Amino acid sequence: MPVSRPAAAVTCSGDIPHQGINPGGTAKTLSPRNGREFYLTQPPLRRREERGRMEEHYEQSKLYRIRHSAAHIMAQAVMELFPDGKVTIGPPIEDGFYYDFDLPRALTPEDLAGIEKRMRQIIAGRHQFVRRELSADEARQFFQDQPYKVELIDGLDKGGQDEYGNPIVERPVISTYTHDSFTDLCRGPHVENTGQINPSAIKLMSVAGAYWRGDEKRPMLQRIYGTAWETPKELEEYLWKLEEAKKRDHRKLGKELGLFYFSEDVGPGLPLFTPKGEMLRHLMETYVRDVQTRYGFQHVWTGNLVKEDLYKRSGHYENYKDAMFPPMVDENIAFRLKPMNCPSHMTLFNEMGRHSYRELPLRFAEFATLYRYEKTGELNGLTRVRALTQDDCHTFCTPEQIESEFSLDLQVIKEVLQRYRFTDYRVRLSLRGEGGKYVQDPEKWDKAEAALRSALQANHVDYYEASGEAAFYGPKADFMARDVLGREWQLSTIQVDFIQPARLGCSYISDDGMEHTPVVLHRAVTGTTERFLGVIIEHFAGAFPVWLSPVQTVLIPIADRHVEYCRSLAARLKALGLRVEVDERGERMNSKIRDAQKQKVPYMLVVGDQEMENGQVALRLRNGENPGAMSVDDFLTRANREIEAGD
RNA sequence: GCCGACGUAGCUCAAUCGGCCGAGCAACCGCCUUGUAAGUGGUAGGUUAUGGGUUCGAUUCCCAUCGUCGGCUCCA
Repeated sequence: MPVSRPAAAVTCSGDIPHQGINPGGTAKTLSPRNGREFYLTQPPLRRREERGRMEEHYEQSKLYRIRHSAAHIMAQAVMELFPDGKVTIGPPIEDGFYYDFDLPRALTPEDLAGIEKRMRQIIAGRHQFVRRELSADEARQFFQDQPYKVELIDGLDKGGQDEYGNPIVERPVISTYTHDSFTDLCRGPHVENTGQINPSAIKLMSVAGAYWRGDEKRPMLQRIYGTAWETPKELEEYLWKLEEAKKRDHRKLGKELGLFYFSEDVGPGLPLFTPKGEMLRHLMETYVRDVQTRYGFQHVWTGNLVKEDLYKRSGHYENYKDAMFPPMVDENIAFRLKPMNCPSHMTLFNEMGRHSYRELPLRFAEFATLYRYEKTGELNGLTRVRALTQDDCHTFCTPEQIESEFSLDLQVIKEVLQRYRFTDYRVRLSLRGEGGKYVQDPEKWDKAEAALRSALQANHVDYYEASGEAAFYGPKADFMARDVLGREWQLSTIQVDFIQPARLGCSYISDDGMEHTPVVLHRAVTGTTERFLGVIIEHFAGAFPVWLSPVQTVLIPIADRHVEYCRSLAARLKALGLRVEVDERGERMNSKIRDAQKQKVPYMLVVGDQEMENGQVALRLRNGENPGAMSVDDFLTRANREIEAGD
């Protein structure tokens, strides 16, 4: 059952940071995962603006000081254990803090218990946090045995980067904080003394590897994650939320509900879908397909294999060849499994002959399974796979049509997200920033950016702008939706593309009789079927809305003499389009109900002597509600109403 | 890919110091014919992920490989 949370507005005010850092508490594992972008994006820079906005409040908060101080206390405890260890950085993060160390040996879970115990002792000492400001040379002197700190000091000294790697404009004041026997390079702020941390509201969570400064070419450090709150109750709530997230884990539910499996025989990141799992995929794809058809999108099919050469021309090869499966070579021709659709759609556009401006916009939609060679360490259930089915669409249009086409995409996305009960979402509108990475055509940019803004406003979509976050080929809008646990997922995306159509020679004849290059909008609604399925399994905790449930109704005969009647009922319901099963096992009714409920089947229809006599069924719902006996027609009316309503 | 942990029956887990690998659920075969979250008896199920090493003897210790998990702010 969905966890209740305060009713969230459909949209939220654009200038209010949307608690990307959420002191109210969401799970550590719940940090937003970026969706796959389609296309030639630059490696995403840190979202400075976004970060800045959400951290403003957080950094002032008591919780921030508590966590920051807890990180120092933890560092002290670790350094007592490893006097020769090297400290690096230890910032507060969403829901807690971490500290990275370079230690002579790997930490074990037993170490964690010891460190946590020592932290409590230090806290009990009520040691003052003392700030001291010093010159860069003094700092270097003080931290001479701590090479990572010296590196940080050098960075600060020449105004390079802060601990997050952001450029620093002004040379900052260098300061240290000391409590008890431990001194750390730190700009603060901290609590006044260690006694202000509640020893029962902290917990060390895990050890993990982390590269120094996130750079895989630099040393691998050991990171300890911890969580800290103001009160034990908050800690408990946080841990409860983690438990809840664990219960909803789509990998666990996928197995329990028998939806999909991974097999070593087939390979990592290549999910196998059971009949129920495939039914879900089918329903999801059919739904989006129908919506798209209704909005004037046309469906195309461009296969799975493409000559490598095409990706050299489109520019993908250069940027993404590592993420493609290795080529299949036939004589002199190399083929690749298709990792994205755009070049294929544009090629199709070209092959269809000359295009008049009167044909535009032309909207090509495709559910194609793409193959991407994701690094093994990054595979993760259905949310990160190597075979992914994108609900991809490319709209070829004139520059003047950008606004109306973008608007159309917005409407499709709004409708689909609504259907899946994602009502709490916002849009990040990524615009061009300073610097030379962007396609040089200021006029096009200005027009496109204005068109996007205008369409977002006209459609009453809440959005915020992130300048400098656009792809080099054009602005884009990403939909970030919160699930019932408050976790944010990037789902839909719309991207304007000024460049690839030109690279692949797409053109149309305008009313001036001249050839022009169309603009292309790339768009995904649910992103990929696999990932979206993973997300909605967790969003619904496996209890899918009736329209989407792979099995909508289980008929439960009480005794063997009711089986025949159930079979005929099932046939009747099936003929009307319901997905029905009869539980003919020789089990007790109670046991059948239990199993159906565990499988989250929306309707259980119990049939015994009474029902058989009166031509009825006794309805029970998966939430335990028991509407009781009713005529088959009444049940059908109810079921159809709920299916129609998207319940 | 890198760091760390883990891999025992379909699932969830157990097995002392290195000494014949065990239980619940599921499956299968019976009995019961059931009224809103587990009726009952029995049967079967394993080269302990794979390959190698140490040892009289390896689920247990060592090495490699594969896979999974947590991270590494990472992705068209």
